[in-house]
Amino acid sequence: MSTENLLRALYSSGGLTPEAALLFRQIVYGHYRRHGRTLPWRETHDPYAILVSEIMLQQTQVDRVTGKYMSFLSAFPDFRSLAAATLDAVLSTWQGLGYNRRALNLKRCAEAVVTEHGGTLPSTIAELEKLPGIGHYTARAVAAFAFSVPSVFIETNIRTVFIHHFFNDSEKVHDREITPLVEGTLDHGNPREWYYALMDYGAHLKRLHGNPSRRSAHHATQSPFKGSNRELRSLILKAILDRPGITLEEIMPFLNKPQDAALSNLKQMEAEGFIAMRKGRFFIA
DNA sequence: AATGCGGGGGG
DNA sequence: CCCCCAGCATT
Repeated sequence: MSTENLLRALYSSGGLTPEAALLFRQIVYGHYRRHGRTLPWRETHDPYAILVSEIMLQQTQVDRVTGKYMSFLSAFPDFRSLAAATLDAVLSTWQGLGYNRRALNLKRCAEAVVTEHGGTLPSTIAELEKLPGIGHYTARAVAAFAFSVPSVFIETNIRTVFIHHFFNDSEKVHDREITPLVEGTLDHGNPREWYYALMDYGAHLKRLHGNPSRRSAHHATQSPFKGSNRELRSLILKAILDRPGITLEEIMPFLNKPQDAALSNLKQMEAEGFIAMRKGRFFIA
């Protein structure tokens, strides 16, 4: 019997016994020893650098972040430099990563860390979660990776691992069913390494079997990017980054949508804090 | 619970 | 073409 089937047999007959938990950890750590990834944000314990990586990795693949991570840290090496930087510089450096509001919120987060926490990132989940751009997952991940807190969290790779091993015949698996298993198998002695191993193993399983996360209750297919409002916003932002002080008429040739759509997005992006409009001209805020 | 939010690489 | 990605904020 394969190790995989042995684990399923143990779990289906007795639930998450100490034996099942031990076997599961051996499978995950076994893969990590042979195929664990070496990634730049795993070489540091600096909470700032780890936070930057976590924000960049939100809904963004590892391969794309590795190309941008170092240059961002070179430009903005700590909370104070990011807080003092212009939004223009931050958004320019962010280009290519997508979801620009992450950059906006990361800068606001740095400002809050400087003004409210003396330039030092708080280490508790509750304090982390209050900061802009840091949600349920990121607060717990940063706590584990930067402060070795044995927190309990789920993201797409972790979800993949637990669905594959413990919900192989189920559909619409909810995270609240997975959470107790994450907690029950967690390596409290080394949460940082444990979650690295879990994520690497999940990424591996996803290539092996066709994305088990599709059987999550939280899975949703998103609307196409081409022709979307997301695309329009990205083109507008690029135009203003490229030509500060540009007018609406000058922006239009870069877009493939009517002028009223452009204007309503400009107003929306102003309300969100991306841009400012003065005398018919648009600037980064 | 459902949407909107960027952008690129791989099948 | 379709797929997904170390999610968050808002409704």
